Amino acid sequence: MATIREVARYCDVSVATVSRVFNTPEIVSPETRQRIFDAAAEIGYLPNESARTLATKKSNMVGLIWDTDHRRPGWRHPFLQEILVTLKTALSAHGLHLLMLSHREPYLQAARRHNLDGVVIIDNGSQDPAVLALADAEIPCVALDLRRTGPTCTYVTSDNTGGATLAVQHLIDRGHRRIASITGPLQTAPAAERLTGFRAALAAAGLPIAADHMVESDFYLDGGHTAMLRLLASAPRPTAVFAAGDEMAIGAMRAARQAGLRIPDDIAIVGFDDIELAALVPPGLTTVAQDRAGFGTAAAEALVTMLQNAGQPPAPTVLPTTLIVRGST
Amino acid sequence: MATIREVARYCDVSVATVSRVFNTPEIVSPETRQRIFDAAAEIGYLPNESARTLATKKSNMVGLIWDTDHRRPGWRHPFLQEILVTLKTALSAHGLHLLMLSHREPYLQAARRHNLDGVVIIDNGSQDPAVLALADAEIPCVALDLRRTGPTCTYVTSDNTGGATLAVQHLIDRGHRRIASITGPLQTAPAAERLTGFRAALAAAGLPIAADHMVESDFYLDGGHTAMLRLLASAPRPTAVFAAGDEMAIGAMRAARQAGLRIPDDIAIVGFDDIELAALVPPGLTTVAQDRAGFGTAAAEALVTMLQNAGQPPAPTVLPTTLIVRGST
DNA sequence: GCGGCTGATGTAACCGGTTTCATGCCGTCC
DNA sequence: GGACGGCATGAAACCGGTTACATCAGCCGC
Repeated sequence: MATIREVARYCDVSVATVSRVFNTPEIVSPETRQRIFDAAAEIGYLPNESARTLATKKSNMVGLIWDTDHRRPGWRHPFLQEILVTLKTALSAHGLHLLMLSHREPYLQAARRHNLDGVVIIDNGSQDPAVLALADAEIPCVALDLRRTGPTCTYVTSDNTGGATLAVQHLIDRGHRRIASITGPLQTAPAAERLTGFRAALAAAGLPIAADHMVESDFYLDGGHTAMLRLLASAPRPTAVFAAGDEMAIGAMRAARQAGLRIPDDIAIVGFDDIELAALVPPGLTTVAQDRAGFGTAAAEALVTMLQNAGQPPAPTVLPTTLIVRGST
Repeated sequence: MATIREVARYCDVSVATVSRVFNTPEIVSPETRQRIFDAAAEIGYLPNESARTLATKKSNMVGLIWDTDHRRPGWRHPFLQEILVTLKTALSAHGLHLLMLSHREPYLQAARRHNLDGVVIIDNGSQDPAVLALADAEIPCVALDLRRTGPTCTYVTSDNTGGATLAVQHLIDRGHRRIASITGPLQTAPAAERLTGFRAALAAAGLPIAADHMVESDFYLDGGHTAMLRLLASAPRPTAVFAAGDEMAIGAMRAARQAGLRIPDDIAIVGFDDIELAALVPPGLTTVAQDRAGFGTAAAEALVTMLQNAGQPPAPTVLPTTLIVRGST
């Protein structure tokens, strides 16, 4: 690999000038600039990122944390792939790369060792202290689905409360009065917020909430199934169920069908997330869609803003949610 | 951030000794080692990775390339997430981090600039020249689902041919004689190999292949739907269909159902991949499962092998596939 | 008693960039 | 015609590590 000194020698200029050509080209004379530029292309010179990082203390890399909860190795984000793609695309437009951090080392430590410019956290509500330490440190970070702010920390999340309200309101509009809920793990922010929305909608309509019509589950298919069995055992039975995640909703649908109930006639079901499956499973799952692409782009924007003006972090982004009505209600 | 010189001064030793404590601890006397180690912990010293990389030319980072085809931004790998998780876990066990490369810059160039130790390629058959350049360069790389070898390049793939043979053999065993195929884009290796397996199974059974019973599609749901419509329009109609991907298979099932056909009585369908959906969509999709976790771990192992002994790259890994029989056949 | 070996540590060059500060040149203004 | 300002460039320190080589003490064998 050619070095900056070779280019300098080749062009009979100093290394400083070569460096300037690649960093502040406007301050070097057009002829010199062109000459150096051509020479660099000819001998295949590429600036060494490690050396640049060492000198500038900026690595142009941002850390990515997503599997923060080692207790649940199979944890799946409903649209992680979209987030990664959009995030990567948006960041690379600013010349930033994504470094996936492993939890074998404290995140903060890894971030410092690598001179990371910032960090993006995709949390699942595990309250991992290693993650929280990051949010409190000096390093710019933006959290997804984790409402955490700080002097260098902001977040992006969906309007979970509003979405849930929308869903439940829809059930009420359909004439339902006994509406149950299957929530996700309540220590996670999205689950808690969706429950809040559920409550708000019922309260606004003056409807009661039966204690045995609220069951906490785990966002997974089997969990939804089990939860539904419990709901079906209650008396009087709910006529509609709001499941705070589509996987759970689909599990619940199976349980209902196995119990001989027709959907939506005997029991209506609405989910949350609008996963691919929701449109495919008969009779189609009414659900609340999130702005999938919005997460990545908003996170990248927020991060870039923080990197440019080191002052206050930008305000949190709350992405809108929309109700998608299908056959299950 | 504390530097190595501060630790050295603090302990009244030379920086060389401190460096040795972190790299070759066995050659420094136990007392000194412990003293330095304690001091480092006390003043919060962390070795700067950029400086280490600069000096050693090893970055402990491996590049990850997956969206090689910019023409299909929404490209989805059926189990990208599993691959990422397992790959990351396996690599971090060796102290390696994963850097996601963007296609805004030639991959090879980015790899050199960052002193990447190696690269993992998740290809979708795009034949991207930037990817191929990587495989031909001096940098260790392992390709997934792309049969590419070289002096520093090996690959990991599923036994697509064998899996397809398994699937078609299964249809033949069920008594089918007119078996059609819906393939993926044939320029991708998995699609081509699955077609080979399809042909091999029919040939072994002495069955003919009708030209209008082989349609090329795109691995997506709608593509499978369209392909099935064409198959249903042929005469005589096939009694069974091998779709080279589950999404296509599910699209095909819908088309069949919409045409009033019963599955599996009127037409049998078998897919490939065993995506989550396969078990959920009634009556359950018979399919060929791949070793999802195997990709990541095998890739990591192959890469680490290449990093350790710089000689010949390890032989390619071909992961076994297994048939999973469900209601659709 | 001395040469030589071994093990622990220090010295200093080096990795490949960036950036401060100095220098020299030229045109301008009075 | 000389002071001055601005522009292009160069010299050299610096970023924070690694490592080849030198040094030195202590021990061994003869």
